[in-house]
Amino acid sequence: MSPPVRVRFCPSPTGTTHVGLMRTCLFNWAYARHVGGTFVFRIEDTDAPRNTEASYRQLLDTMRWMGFDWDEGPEVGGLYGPYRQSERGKIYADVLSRLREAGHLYESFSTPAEVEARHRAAGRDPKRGYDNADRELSEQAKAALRAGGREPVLRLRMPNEDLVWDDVVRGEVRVAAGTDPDFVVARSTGEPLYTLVNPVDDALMKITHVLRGEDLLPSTPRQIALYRALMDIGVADAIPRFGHLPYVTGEGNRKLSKRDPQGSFETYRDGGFIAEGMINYLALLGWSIAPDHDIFTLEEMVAAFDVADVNANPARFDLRKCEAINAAHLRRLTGGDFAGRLADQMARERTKAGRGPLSDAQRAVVYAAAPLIQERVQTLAEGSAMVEFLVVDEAVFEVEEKAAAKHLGPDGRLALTTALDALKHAPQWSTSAIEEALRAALVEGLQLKPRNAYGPVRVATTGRPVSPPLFESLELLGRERTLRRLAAAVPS
RNA sequence: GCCCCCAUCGUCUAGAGGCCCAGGACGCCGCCCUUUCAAGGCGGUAGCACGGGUUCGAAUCCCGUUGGGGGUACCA
Repeated sequence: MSPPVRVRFCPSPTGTTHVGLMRTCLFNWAYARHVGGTFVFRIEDTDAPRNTEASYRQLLDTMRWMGFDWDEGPEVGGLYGPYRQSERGKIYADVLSRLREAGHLYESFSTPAEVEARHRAAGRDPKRGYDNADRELSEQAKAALRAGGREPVLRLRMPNEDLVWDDVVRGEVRVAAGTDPDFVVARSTGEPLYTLVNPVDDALMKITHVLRGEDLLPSTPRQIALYRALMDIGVADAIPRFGHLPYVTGEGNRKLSKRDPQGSFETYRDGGFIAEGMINYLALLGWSIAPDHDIFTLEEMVAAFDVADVNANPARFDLRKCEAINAAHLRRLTGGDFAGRLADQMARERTKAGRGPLSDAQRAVVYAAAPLIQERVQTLAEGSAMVEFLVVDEAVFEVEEKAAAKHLGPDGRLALTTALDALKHAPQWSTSAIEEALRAALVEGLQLKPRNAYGPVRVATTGRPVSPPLFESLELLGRERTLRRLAAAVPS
């Protein structure tokens, strides 16, 4: 019987979260939940200068926003903590010394320039990488180097045999003996490197499945070699299964990077995408739930997800499809839920813009308007823009220039003045009364086509050529503001 | 240079030898509905990179070519 599944997500808190990283997290999390395993969250912050506390906070916040709870990790603890590598220095120092004692590590003094010079002298490709030249340095030679002021790095002795593994998503991968040179596991200062720390923690935390980005595939042979050494000294029980998830690419098939604005996860959250939508879309990048549909919930994904079904080819991030999926999830929300999220989105936007929060009255208006737009928008930000005319301060309300040019020119004058008069005398201020008054005056009275009749009214009152349904919008706007905006829009 | 990965509509994918002259979704194009925009309904557009094998039979297996991507740090 195989041991219970333990997977991990181990980002380093540098810069902003990107979409490829969250996709990796989703697949790990969903797999753990699918098999009833354990999801470990670990922070890889050994490269101190590049890590920031802000980035760390954001990572946790984003995980929670997405609904990815962790069974072990920062703030929740666990049997194998601490879960921030910056707090595990002692552990690494200990492993390092045991590895050294057992002869798996050796001190290396060569500089890159010296290695390259040796390659050239021997007529080899100078770009070949380290040549393992320091493997058998005598104690005297090392002492001499030290006397010259040099401090060595520590390298792992690579085995002289092919390294093979059965990749969960790619099948058997084989790398010939001698392909990878002995690699550095600790700086000359003694600080451990990612190359050591990542497998050591996976071993210590009993990780059974390493599911990570394709970019790490070439480092797998080195990790397997390290794992063997760790097993030899009793730190590791077994070599985990590896599974390399395909890249998420952007324009031009390039791997999406953190710097790429399209790759920044926060951009989507700020832009009014909801977690349900992002999860669904991210899951589609390399996986599918069924041949005939692709809208699903996290729960449905968990029930169906197996890493073995992930396919190996890179996936391009397509904003259009992401929006469409998000829209589908927006429509699935209950009315109250949608309204609440819309109001929150607007509040966030206002805070960001340095304006005050939404008042209770404004919030109530947003709730009333929400049902009118729920199936008309793809993102909450779009929804926010669509109902903004209802909460905007009258002093700063303005009509979009392009819309004004198109609908509020001389041709719109008659429609506007007629509508103004009709609405001034509408018997009551309800959707149906408004509709009746406008239809009688504009469509029947002036014989205008609905398009030409309502266009100018819409633009004058909402400020935009696209809005929620007009009569409902005007009811929510109120007679006073409606009349004022219509009057202000009449061309002079 | 060397090593590795990948290859089905524009994009994401279904397809694990006959069910496929290849199915779904997004996009795009028509039409219906319609006060704008959506949603919804109906219809359409478009693909197995190429060349060899294996097989009665290949999108599916093997080899090669081409193309794309990644790795090759005292970063992670």
